[in-house]
Amino acid sequence: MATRNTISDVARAAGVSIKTVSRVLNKERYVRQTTRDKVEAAMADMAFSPSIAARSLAGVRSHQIALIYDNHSPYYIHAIQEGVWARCRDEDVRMLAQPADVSSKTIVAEVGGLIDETHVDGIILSSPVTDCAPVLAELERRGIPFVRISPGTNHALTSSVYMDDAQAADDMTTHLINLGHRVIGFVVGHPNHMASEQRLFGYRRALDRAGIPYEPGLVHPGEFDFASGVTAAHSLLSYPRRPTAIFASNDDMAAGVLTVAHAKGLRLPEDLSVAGFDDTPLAQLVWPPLTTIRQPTRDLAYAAASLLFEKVDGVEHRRLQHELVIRGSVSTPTP
Amino acid sequence: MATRNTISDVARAAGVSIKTVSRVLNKERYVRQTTRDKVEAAMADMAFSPSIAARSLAGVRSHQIALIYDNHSPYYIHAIQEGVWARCRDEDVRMLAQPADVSSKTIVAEVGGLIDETHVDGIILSSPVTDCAPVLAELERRGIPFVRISPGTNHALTSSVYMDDAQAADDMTTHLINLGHRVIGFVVGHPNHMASEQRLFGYRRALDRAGIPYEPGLVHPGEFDFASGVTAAHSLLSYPRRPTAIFASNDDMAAGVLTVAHAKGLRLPEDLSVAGFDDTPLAQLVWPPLTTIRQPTRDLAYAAASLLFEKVDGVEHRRLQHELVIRGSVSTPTP
DNA sequence: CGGCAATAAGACAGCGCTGTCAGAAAAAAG
DNA sequence: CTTTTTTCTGACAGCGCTGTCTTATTGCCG
Repeated sequence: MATRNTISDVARAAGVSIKTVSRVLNKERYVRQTTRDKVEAAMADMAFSPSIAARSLAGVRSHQIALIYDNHSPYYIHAIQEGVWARCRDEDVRMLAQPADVSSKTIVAEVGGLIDETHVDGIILSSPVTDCAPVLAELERRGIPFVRISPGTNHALTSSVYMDDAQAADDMTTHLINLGHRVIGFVVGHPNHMASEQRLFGYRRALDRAGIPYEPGLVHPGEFDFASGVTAAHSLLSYPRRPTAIFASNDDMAAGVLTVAHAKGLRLPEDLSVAGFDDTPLAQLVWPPLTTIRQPTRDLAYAAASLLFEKVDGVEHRRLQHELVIRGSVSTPTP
Repeated sequence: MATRNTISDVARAAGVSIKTVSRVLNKERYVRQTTRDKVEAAMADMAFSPSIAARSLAGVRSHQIALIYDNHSPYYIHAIQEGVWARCRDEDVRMLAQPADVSSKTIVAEVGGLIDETHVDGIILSSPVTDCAPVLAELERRGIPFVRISPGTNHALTSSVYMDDAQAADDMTTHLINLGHRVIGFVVGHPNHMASEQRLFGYRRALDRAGIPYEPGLVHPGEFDFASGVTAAHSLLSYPRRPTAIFASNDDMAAGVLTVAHAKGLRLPEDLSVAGFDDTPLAQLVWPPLTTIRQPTRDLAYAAASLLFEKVDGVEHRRLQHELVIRGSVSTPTP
């Protein structure tokens, strides 16, 4: 087993000192172009990749960042990972994907341990870790840069990227109203996620604006999973003023509503319009395909990483645009 | 910003040498219990976490392994990550999740770079990277331990964990035959994935055993995604000998078949039985819920990591059991 | 109770880089 | 030309650990 290539090897091959190789590696100034070329040729020649361990130990940067997330849908996490990953790749930085459990008592110790063990240069938090106060406090205390993706609270505190959940829910509700729906059920999201509140707020705002009175019986709690969509649908569809449309706070729950509607023998979308939120691939894997809100999840993650790398002074927020995606699960109500 | 805690700090607090702290950290022999307790108390006291960078650099282990995967379904990747992660956590080892692109010409360089940069102690390959010959050769060349999850080729080469895809497809096909189906369509998986071949093989074996002649027109290629399920369904449902059941090589494609069937106004499962494979959450998010094969994905990943840590001499293979999951999308055919 | 193994703990070099400082070469200014 | 400034390159310490070697200390035997 051949021993590892080091910058000493590169230095020898290029006929320069190891410090010069280091300079090339870190794109520092004050290296003559011809020298730079020589070194880069030598590195390419021996397929040299510098040890992150040595760089972390010797220098002030580790060339690694961490992405911390909790139980969200696999699709969501996948999109987030992919977005952060893509941006890290541009920057020649490694991404450490780190699951966490916001309800665990040891979460602060785990995040702290992660930072100590890996020397990460920065952190990206995904919902619901974005709103885990002890974690935020710990990161502040350590003074490590971090960016939050779609945080629900303390918007002023730190940099973040987000979309306007309230406006999106408002858009969808308005869309339903414009089609003629007046009795619109709503399935709320998981109480841990701040977005849930925002979406409910948008639903109510749209009703208000249209002069439709808010009816608590038409709003059912949920937990962002299929099962709670099923439960909610059973409840909503047996409500005396039966809704002609149900707007679920995410696609999984909307799929649950669809399933119940099918089971009850309703024709879709004639007898019941169903709207989702997120535009996960699932939205097109159900029948009828879901009218939903496209969340720019991957782009949010990409933007979050950008924000981290740009190291803007102070706090910056970037809003990305959502999109109303119209498919077959919503139509005008039939009287 | 407080400076990092090191083993020197721990050593001072516990009144021992740094080497003794190192011994405790690495659970080495020859440390008196009372000493060990003292050191552990000191570590807990100052919430000490050792620097992976320093350990990698100084020692022969890095306490990190990498998981390399390519474009599989988010659900699959999520389950794999979660399984490997869980096992790593038991072992106090960090998992580096690394996407890759098997069709890229630079994949070998990327894997090599990963190893050089991170000093990982071992690697877990997930399909289809499991069957990327250049990568396998590079890993062999470097002599780095690795385990493959559900490899399609060269079973003898290295340790792996797997399930019997052929047997599973055979089981499903036999199930359909036992219910009375005689004209059974089959949607093949992505040609990159060796499992696709295995599943097709199992389908044919079951037909053979039942004395049903194989009919190429009933077999349609696919790519493991929803869209190819749709395409396949259109083709199969307009075949002269129209199938009474369609068995798709994964759930996403089965969902595509369901959608087409709905669109054609077929009653499900009376007019058409549809079977999937994998038992992703999607299987229960469609109507009717899919009869499918449960792949023990997470457990495969967990077992793969175990195999890596156990460092068995030579090659070992572990087979995990699949399960036929019966739901509403399959019934007896109506004449 | 001497003698020898087994057990326990420490001293110290060095892993592969980067930060700091110092010195040489080239360019600009006088 | 010499002096000053700017650009370029190298020597060397040290980051936080582990491997190796050495030096106690203990237990157990006859």
